Amino acid sequence: MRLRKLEVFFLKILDATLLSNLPPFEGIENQDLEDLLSLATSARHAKGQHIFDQGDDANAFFLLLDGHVRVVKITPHGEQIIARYISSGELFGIAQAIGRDTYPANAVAAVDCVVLSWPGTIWQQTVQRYPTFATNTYAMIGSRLQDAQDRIVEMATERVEQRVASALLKLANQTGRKTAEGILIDFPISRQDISEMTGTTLHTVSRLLSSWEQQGLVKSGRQKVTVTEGHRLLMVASGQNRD
Amino acid sequence: MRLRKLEVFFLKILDATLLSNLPPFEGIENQDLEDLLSLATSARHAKGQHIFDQGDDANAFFLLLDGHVRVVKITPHGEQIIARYISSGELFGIAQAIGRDTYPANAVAAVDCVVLSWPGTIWQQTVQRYPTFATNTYAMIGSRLQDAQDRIVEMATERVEQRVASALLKLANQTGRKTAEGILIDFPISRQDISEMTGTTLHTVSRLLSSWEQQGLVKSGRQKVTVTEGHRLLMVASGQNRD
DNA sequence: GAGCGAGTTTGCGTTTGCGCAAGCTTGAGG
DNA sequence: CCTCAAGCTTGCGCAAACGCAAACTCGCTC
Repeated sequence: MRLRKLEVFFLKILDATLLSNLPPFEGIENQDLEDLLSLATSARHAKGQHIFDQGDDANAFFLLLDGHVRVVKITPHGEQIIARYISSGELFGIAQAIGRDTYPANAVAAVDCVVLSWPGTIWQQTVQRYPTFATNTYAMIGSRLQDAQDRIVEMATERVEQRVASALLKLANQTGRKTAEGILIDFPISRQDISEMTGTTLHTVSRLLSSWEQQGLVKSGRQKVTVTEGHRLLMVASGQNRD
Repeated sequence: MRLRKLEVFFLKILDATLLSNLPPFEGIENQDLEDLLSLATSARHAKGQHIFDQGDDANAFFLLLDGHVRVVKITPHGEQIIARYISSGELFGIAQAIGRDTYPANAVAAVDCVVLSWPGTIWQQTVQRYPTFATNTYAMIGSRLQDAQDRIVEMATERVEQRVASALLKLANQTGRKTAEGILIDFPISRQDISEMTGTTLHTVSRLLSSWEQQGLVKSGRQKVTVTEGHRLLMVASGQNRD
């Protein structure tokens, strides 16, 4: 059961059509994609496995073909902060692009994953040879910078309640799957995970979810959250629910 | 008095040597620098003047020749957050580089400034023509992404006291000037500014500075902070000052 | 050199959210 | 089907930091 999704992938032939529809590779010729693909290695990572760790030599960059990857920073005191979730089709671990030679965070498979990787050494020649790839990639880094700045503003100005609501909405939009009850976040996520995304404690998240469940905004269970009333949750996120 | 620094600059001839020592332009031929310079416009901005505003069409990118620029984000509720300070020699407002067509923040002259600007339209051709410029620039964006991520971690895990101490140390390192009493932050900075960098209130910053002044870690006055005991302040920043 | 206003200090009450502790639930694996 | 540990809930007390208010101080301008 756990492996079904993976098997589907290994029945597929790894060919150019696999990449051609993904944003980073938009606008690149099929022949070039074949060439790129011939340099890549594919790998499966079981849920929980570390694809790379903070501080490791950055000798590869990655494309997530299937699954979800959690990007986690560790503080000197051992606390964890979730920097972002990677969805399928996204590049990650592109330390080369930003002039680093070690990875700045851990990448952990949130579910079983299929990942392509390229040797870091080909980064330079790749961006030079495919300008659209370079443009796409740098635009993506730009939007991650944006995200990060927005999150700083959020952390600086909003209360925990609002931040948790925003985080759930973002996840629901990004990776939500429509169900009978609402929008289900499509991978296992614990109270602890949510607290590490929002800079709070699992206790506070638990309390908030309980209270929202009573009010009918969400349904949640063990490592599972469904947003049932997005608009009302949005009001919480924007602070319009105060008396 | 206020204009003395500026005048020095306008006595200088704008020539390639002006750029050649700045990190973004490292490794570019003198002739190429002359060409670049011929496309640039120079301007003075008085203290407090807005060089561009959040949401404006991004039709230029900038190089700070002299002075200090504050990059400020405004929230929907009207609160301000200082994203960073730009020191002389740094590029800023490079929305093009990250695929944006409006500026994501305000840029305000923290003191009288001298600024070069180029039309945004030449960004693409510039990065293509000068690969080292592209590399330098993207490495810089990468380090800003890093900074932002680090700040998120800081906001999520550290108390106000630690964040304020870190912010002061960062400013002192970045733009500090050695004086008889210690390291003076080299531009006017108010309690309010510091609070907008650290996600707190001017009251709390004032209380912290008062207490640190009593303990001899800093000296501070109206829009002025001198770090006198960097190592002890560093202990505060890392949380080692608790009983 | 007098007056003004921006910037700063400080006290006090209040709120938010944390820390700790104890008990409960659930689902995966044997 | 049973077990058990990982994940979740909840109560209680407490500390950090905010919000508000009032007073003060310094440096700039006229």
